Amino acid sequence: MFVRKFLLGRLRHELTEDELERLESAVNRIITIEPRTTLVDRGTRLENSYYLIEGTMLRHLDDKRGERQLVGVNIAGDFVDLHGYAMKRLDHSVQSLDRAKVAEVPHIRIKEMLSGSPHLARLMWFSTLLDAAMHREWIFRLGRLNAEGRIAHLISELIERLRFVGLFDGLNFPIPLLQRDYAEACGITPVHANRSFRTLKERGVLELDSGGKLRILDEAELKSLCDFDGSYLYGQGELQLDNFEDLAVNA
Amino acid sequence: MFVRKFLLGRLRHELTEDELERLESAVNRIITIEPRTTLVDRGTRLENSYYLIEGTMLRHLDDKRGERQLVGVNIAGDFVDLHGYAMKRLDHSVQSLDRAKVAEVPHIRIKEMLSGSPHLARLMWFSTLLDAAMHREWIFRLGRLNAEGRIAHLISELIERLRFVGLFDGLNFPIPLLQRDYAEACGITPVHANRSFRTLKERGVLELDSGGKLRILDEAELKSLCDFDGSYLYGQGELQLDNFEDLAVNA
DNA sequence: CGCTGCATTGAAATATCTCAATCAATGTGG
DNA sequence: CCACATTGATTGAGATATTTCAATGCAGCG
Repeated sequence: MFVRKFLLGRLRHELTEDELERLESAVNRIITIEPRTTLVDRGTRLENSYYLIEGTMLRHLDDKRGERQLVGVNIAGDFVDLHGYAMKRLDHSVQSLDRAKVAEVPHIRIKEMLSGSPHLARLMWFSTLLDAAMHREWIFRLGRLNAEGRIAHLISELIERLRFVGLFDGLNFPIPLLQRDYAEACGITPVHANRSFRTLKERGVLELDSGGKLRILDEAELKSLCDFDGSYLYGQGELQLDNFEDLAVNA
Repeated sequence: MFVRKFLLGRLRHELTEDELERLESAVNRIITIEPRTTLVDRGTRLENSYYLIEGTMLRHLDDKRGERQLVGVNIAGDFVDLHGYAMKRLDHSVQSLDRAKVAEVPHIRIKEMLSGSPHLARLMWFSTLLDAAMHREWIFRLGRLNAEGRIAHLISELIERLRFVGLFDGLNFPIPLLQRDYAEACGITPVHANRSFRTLKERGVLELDSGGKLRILDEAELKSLCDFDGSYLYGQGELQLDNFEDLAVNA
């Protein structure tokens, strides 16, 4: 049941079987996307949202000269454009990084789900709030950290998120971002990303091979390099959902 | 009726009198806050959310050394921490810039509103999605623009948002941000902010006097300096709410 | 009058970018 | 199997943007 990863690690009580059922049956079809393929284009009208079953998706804004700025990375268990349900057009584009598998959920079905299950409705809202919390941390990363810190911080975030859904083995980072992608996420040039990675490697923190194969050698050092504090991810730590279960819309 | 500014300029159909009534009656009390006073501290447990009636609030993250990174600026008509309703603890702090007036809305009342009016519920969700869209543009601003562009972009955004709620006269910018604040928002040092403002003044774009008194002399030039495209604000332009009215949760 | 908070300036240090070249791995067509 | 193109990684050197530090200016205010 591929929807099991939805908000996994973020909730005090996991989704009920009934809710998982509803979610999964809202799916229209499952699509496999080739690497580096655009799934949703900025500005186009949307009738569906997409839940990522497998693989990685990159969300980005483009400037006038076509330069990309990544604004988010999505992994299995994430909705990549749930806000498109309410906004109807995205202000940014979504593209696959690797070969990805997504579940297409028509907005009509989402509508049904929301009215049918207030609890699911709240969880969907919550999931967009998590996006916003991550955005804020990205702002912090770009505003306050240097190149090396930005890379370390990005990787640290992704490690934590991979852990939530059980996709990190402690060594091999399963998201094949290229140096170019790190550069586009961190607001630096690819050349400078390369130099920063070299430094990180020299410090014994990580190793990045061609093709985006990244190994995390010293996670503690990686996090301390950028003073990483993952509480904004609202996992089972300090800042958690807590009483979210109380917040019934129609309780 | 101070809630009239809520989402003003963003919706195809304005809130009904009944909805405005519900919103306003959810308010527990109105608080006046002195300048530079913290309203909500990162991490503390929340029982209320705050709607800004008058003045300006700054949302910020702090690093280990106490350096601030602004992640948002709120003006009249904004909820400053609506997401605190669902998250219970904020991942960032909220502080007044000037003397501000806020309406305190207990979460219990929000809960009632949500169950009582699906339409209001959707609007509240939408308002948090607008925050996220702005966050994304802030990421872009920090990642892709230089100091001058970042300042120009920030001011451009605020001008548009002030327009939505009828608070910009075309010349005098009513948000008394200091150079220090621009620096904290744009990820630059105050010294560099100062130099960037001088350049902007030399170009005849704007003038910033001591105490945050800013005059916009050439708005077109200001926006073209940073290729500003305000569609992410989801106003009455290209990217708009459109069929949002269809999206009834319990339609 | 003398704080105090903010703005402004200069000069040197540092971070990052730009441009241009090279390298290494991979895949393709002949 | 080779020649070649392609893609991403790496390096060097010089240019530019931004920071840092330290000093000065300036206005409101008790």
